[in-house]
Amino acid sequence: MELSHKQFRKRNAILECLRNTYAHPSAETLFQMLQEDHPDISLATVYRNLTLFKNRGMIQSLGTVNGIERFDGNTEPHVHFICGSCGSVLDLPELDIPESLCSEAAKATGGQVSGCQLIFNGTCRDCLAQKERA
Amino acid sequence: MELSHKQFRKRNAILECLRNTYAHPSAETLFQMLQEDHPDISLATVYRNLTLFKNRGMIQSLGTVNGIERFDGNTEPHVHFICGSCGSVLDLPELDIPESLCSEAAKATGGQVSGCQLIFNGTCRDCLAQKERA
DNA sequence: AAAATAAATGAGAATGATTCTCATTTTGCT
DNA sequence: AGCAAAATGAGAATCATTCTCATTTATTTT
Repeated sequence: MELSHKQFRKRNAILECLRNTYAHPSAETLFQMLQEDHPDISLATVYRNLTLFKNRGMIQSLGTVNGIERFDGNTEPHVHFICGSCGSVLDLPELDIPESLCSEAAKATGGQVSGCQLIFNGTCRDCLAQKERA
Repeated sequence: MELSHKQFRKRNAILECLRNTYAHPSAETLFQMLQEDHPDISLATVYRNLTLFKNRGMIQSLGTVNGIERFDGNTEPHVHFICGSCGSVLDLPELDIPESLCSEAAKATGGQVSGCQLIFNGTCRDCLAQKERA
């Protein structure tokens, strides 16, 4: 039952690539990032495996930015900032979502809470500077 | 420069319909909700005006649930719960996003924070009960 | 109040991200 | 090696959303 080193070569490449970036890429962007080292991976496979990882809780989806889904290889709960101008997604590791909120949420719904997302919207530093220049 | 009562009849109907529901509907659902009183409004107009309202900050988008964008006529910051099973979106008015988080976020990004969203994911009470029955 | 201009809309076509199909390839097991 | 199951590539299909443009409705001007 030993695993060959070949097992899930492409699948693992996709997961590793996502885990090694802070860019919170889309499927298409991830596909392009993979081109250099794995030009034989097709876009469909990227989509397929992202869906698989998502269903297994191995990655998280950040929802869509400008109609395109974005992914995060970091499943630890952490806060995000989305720039409405350039569409970039940034981590805000300095911030914490209070534990109390999660337990309150579970109580309030009467259902089962599996996770949460805190997302700030606005204009990132770069886009702000660019606007001031103009 | 007096406004006639006819001005923006359809536009206002769409906005009112969204403001009078807690269902956080999609464009399509809103379109169906409007059918009874305004069967002459086209789907394109619903989409068009939702985009307009969104750009003007008159409504907010909750992002997509199962690939479909959902809207909220309530622009006051409040917490949401999304059921991954049935796709329903609920308000959690009991919960508050601490003010401190928002100012921290502004500081952390170095950019400009215009808003935030706190969304809990899980299984709603109804879907939970349904699963237990099975 | 009509003419002229501007804004909003309906209907359906176009777009584009994502998913699906199916033939082929790769992998795991005996 | 041989077989069954899983994964993949390529491109077609799907479907939410946006766009086009002709028509309607509202506003301003004369």
